[in-house]
Amino acid sequence: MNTQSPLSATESLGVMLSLVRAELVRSMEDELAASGLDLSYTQFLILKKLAKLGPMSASNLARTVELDGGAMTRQLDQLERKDYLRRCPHEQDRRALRIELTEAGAAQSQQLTDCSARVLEAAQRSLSETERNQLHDYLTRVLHALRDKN
Amino acid sequence: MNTQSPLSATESLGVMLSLVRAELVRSMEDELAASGLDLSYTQFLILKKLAKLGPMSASNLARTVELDGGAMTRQLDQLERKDYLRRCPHEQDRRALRIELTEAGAAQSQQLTDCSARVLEAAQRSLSETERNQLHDYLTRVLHALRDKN
DNA sequence: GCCATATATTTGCCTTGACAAATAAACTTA
DNA sequence: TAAGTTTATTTGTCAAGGCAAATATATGGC
Repeated sequence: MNTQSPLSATESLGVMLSLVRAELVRSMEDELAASGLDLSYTQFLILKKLAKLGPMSASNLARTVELDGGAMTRQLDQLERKDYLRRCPHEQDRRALRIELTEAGAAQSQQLTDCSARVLEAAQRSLSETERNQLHDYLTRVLHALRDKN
Repeated sequence: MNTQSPLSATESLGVMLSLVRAELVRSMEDELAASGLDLSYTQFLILKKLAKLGPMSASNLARTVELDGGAMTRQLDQLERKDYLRRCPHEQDRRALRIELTEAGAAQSQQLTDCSARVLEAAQRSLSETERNQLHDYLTRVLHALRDKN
């Protein structure tokens, strides 16, 4: 199922967000696969954050990508098995881990960035620079409106 | 987990979409619960479509709310158990079902509309009418760009 | 130092949705 | 009209994420 529907003239915001997000995730995973990377969208986000921000604890990483802590544990299991990252002991906190990229993981950080850039560019290709900024701005404002109830 | 993170200055489009959608779904479900309706977001969408478009087949409904056919079967099971809808035989097509609201289901259609309106209004309260239209337009254009690959 | 509380990680349980296979019925076409 | 193809519904299987409980450790107040 999940055949493309013609999409009625005015879908509500919630539906639009779901559709766009789902399509973006699919495109991203296709692009990753096409680049020879065996990564889910979530795993892509995790590696990208690590590459950008450097080693950090698992819970920190979970907060950064807005993922549940339990789900993070399991994603880390997979990424460790694929040898993209390592769990090291945390220097200051013996409860925590220091998650760091392996050499193999670091080696692909450029590819991740490239995939991401290509997909985002394709997705927004009909939007001008100004419109892209507006889109981002509007989404940010909606998010804040929802979080700061009232 | 899933504590609110401060949300860095420029999250990528994919992340923003996920965040906004998740928050919108949560708000919607809170609002439904506050109105005494025991419905998930998906169930809300199904009932709302039925109320708006009238009886239709399950697969039609699935396409309309962009839900997998198998998932639809199970949601219909739940909604039927809650006595919000009925599976009737389809007049012209013996393979298909005619899904229709029960009296109880129809009685709540106004509440669904109200909940939805309140949440959408709250979510977009900082956007002008023009901006809301732009947001919708941009999302539509991004969706088309992703679907019509290149 | 001791206790209460908060945080980090892991694990189990549950629900959801995607995907695929099975079955039944409709449609196409030769 | 018979064969092949498409569509509708259901069910099984799977991976993912949320939530809660368990365990270990840190932290703050006394």
